[in-house]
Amino acid sequence: MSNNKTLVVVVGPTASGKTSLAIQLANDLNTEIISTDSRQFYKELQIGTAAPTEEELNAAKHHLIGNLSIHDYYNVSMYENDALNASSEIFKDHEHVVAVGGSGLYINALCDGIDEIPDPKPEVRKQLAEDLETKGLDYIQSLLKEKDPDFYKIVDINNPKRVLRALEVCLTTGESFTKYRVKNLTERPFNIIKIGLLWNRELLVDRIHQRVDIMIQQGLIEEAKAMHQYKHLNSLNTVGYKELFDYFEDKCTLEFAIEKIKTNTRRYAKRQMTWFRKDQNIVWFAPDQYEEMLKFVRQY
RNA sequence: GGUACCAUAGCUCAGUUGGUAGAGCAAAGGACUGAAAAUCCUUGUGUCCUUGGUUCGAUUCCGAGUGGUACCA
Repeated sequence: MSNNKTLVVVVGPTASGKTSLAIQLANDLNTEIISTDSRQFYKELQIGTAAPTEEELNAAKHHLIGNLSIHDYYNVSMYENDALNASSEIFKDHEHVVAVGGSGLYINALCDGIDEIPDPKPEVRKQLAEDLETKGLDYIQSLLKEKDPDFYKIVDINNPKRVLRALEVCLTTGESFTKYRVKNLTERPFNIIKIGLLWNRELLVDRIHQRVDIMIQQGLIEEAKAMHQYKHLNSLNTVGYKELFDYFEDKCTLEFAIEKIKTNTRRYAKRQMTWFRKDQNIVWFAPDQYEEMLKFVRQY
């Protein structure tokens, strides 16, 4: 498909400098930014998610940043919808859209689409969570074996989230999860190019540690404290918050909690790289190669 | 200065009744289509502080040295 509209996806691990790169690109391409970050949606979580600052938000128009509350239910499918709507709005009078963020699943949803699967009934989801709690993983595994033997064979069977997800679809629809999980890729009405920020591991680790220290200085503890009462929400199962909750509950010292944030951030960065390495469409650049990146992007 | 205890993986430590060693954490690799900053899987060779002795064989026992910790002066 030939097209003069292009989505420029900026990827990289956390703390790699994606936010400022995206702003530069958006300015040089005279366009706007869509977030692909599954935590910066939440308006209550700013410091801990390294969301763009007010200054950064003024430097380029951002979409899907701070557009949700931690209390909102949200998922990838809703995101796909929101992100496509935002991009088609921007494409109306721009040649490019810049997408930036570190959530691989959400990036894939925007670029390739995801299968249409009916939403699970809340009571089904609730019952399954209870079954897992009271009857154990063995039980829900055997239930999946019965409801969807094909998926049972290939699923990451020790991963409760995967097993529950498949089951909630089976029990809601009365059909197998496999039936819905066809993995059809969707062709988008725009070109997609992906550029990645490739850091030397040790340098990135230094940046992560420094950024955590800065977040603390900026008031992460206060921000997390205000969120403490909502710790059960999924949106708060987030690095930078959950560790501080332990500190608030006297389960560890502040120093320990901060170290733990650093460790968990390092591990998050590692998982992101595992995801991105698999994506052959990403063109990688060293962090200081801005001119090269811009030149590359301008070919499209 | 004296006495006691300790020295094993990046860290905290276990262990070998003498046959060259293993947990947790960290780290590395990976999976992942509606909770994804989530969730899950795999991976442990290291002068067992140095040196002399005993022994077929010492990381293990004995001596000395070095370093650390505690107590006594």
